Amino acid sequence: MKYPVIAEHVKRYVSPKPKDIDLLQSFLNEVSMDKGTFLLQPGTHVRHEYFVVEGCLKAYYLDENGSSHIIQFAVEDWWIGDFDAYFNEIPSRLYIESIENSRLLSISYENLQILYEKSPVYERYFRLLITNAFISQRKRILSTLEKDTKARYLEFCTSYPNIENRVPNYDIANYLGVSPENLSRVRRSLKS
Amino acid sequence: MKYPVIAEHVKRYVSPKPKDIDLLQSFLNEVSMDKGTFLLQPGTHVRHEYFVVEGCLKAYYLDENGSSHIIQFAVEDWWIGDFDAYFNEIPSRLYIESIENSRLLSISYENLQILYEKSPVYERYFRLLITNAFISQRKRILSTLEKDTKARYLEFCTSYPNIENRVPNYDIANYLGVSPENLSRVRRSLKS
DNA sequence: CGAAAATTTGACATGACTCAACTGGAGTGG
DNA sequence: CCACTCCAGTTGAGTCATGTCAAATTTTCG
Repeated sequence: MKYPVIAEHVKRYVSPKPKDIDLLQSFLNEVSMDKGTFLLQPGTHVRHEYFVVEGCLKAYYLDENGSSHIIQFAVEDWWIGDFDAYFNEIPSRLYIESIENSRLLSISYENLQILYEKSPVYERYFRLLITNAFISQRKRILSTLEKDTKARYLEFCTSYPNIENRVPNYDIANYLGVSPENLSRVRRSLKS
Repeated sequence: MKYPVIAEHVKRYVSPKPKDIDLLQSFLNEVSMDKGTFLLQPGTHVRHEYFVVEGCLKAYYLDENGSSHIIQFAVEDWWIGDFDAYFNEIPSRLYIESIENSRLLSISYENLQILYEKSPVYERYFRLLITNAFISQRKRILSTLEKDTKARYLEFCTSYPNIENRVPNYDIANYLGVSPENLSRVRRSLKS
C-alpha cells in the first residue's frame, strides 16, 4: 500500500473493505511543499482536498481592509481545503500556506464524487469528519463568547498539542482574534 | 403523505425515491411546544433530532459561572438537536427552548441509523446539511474576528431574515456575544 | 389597570487596540 | 569573528469600544 497513514485514519472512523481502501489509494497523489509556499491562492478554481501526512499549514483570507484572518491550522492527520468554494462553485477566497515543509496527499473533487458512488463508506467517513469539525468549530465560537484571552490561549494550546512551539506568536494571535502585543502580554503573565 | 414540508426539504438537497420518502415519513413524529417550554434540558440522554415545521427555538448552555450562551436559533426548515452529545455518547449540556409556539417533527437516533442503512440517500442529505451548517458557523467565526458589533448585527439580521422582530433584544445580544445595553445603543445608532 | 419583564439611558471602569520604541536572536557579508 | 540588518517579540503610553451597575422608561400580558 502506497499511503498507509491515510488508511489508518479512515479505519479509525469506519470499516472499509480492502477494495474501498484500494480505490481511495488509487485516487491519491503526493504533494510536497516548502515552508512559505502556497497550496491555494484566491481566485483559483478549487479542485482538490488535501490530507496532511507531515508538516503544518494555515488557511486564511483577507477582508475588505486587507487584514488577514486565520481560519484553521492543519497538522498531521488533518484534511484541509476549501469546502465553501467547492460546494458553491465559486472561486476560492482562501490562502493556504505551509508554515513548515510539508507532505500532503491530494484527491480531486471529481474522484471524490466517484469515491462516494463506488464506496459509500466514504460518504459516512466524510460525514463523521465534518461533524467533528463542526463540533470543534462550535467550541471555538463558545470559547470566544465565554472566555477571556488568557483562557482561550490555554484552550488553543491543549487543542493543538505543542503547536505554540511550531507556530509564530502573530499567527496564534491572529487565529484568536487578538493583537500580537496583547497575546505577548498574556503569555508573559502565564510564565509567573 | 403526512409531512410534505420535510419531503420538500429533502428534495432540495438530494433525489430520494418514493420508498425513501415513505421510510422517512414512517419514522417521524409530530411534536407541539408552547412558547417558553423546553425540548431538551441538560443531563438528558439525547434520543432525537428535530425538524422545525413552524415556530422558533434557541439552543443554549450555561458555563461554569452560570452565564448562558446561545449556540443557534432554529426557525422553519431548520434541524435542531445535540450532535455533540449524541456522537460522543455523553449527557447533553444544552437547553433547547422554544421562543414561540412551535411545531416540530422528531426522528430518533435509532431510526436515523436505520434510515442511513436502508436509504443511503440520507447519508448524503445529512452530510450536505452539516456541510452547510459548517460553512455558516465559519462565517460566524470570521464575522467575530473581522467586524465590529454594528456590522455583525446587520449580518445577523440578513442571515436570519426578519428574526430581529421575532427574537428579543437580549437573546440577539447573547448570540452576538455583546451586552444587551450595547446592542440597544447600536440599534439606536442605526435608526438615524 | 397594574405588575413584571424588557429595553433604554447615563455614569464610570476596564480590557484591548494602536502606535511607537526597544530588545534579542538569526542570518549575512566584510 | 565581528558588525550589520532584519524580523519577531516585548514593553510603554494614550485612546476607545464595550462592559458593569444603577435608574428611568416602555412594553407585555394577566
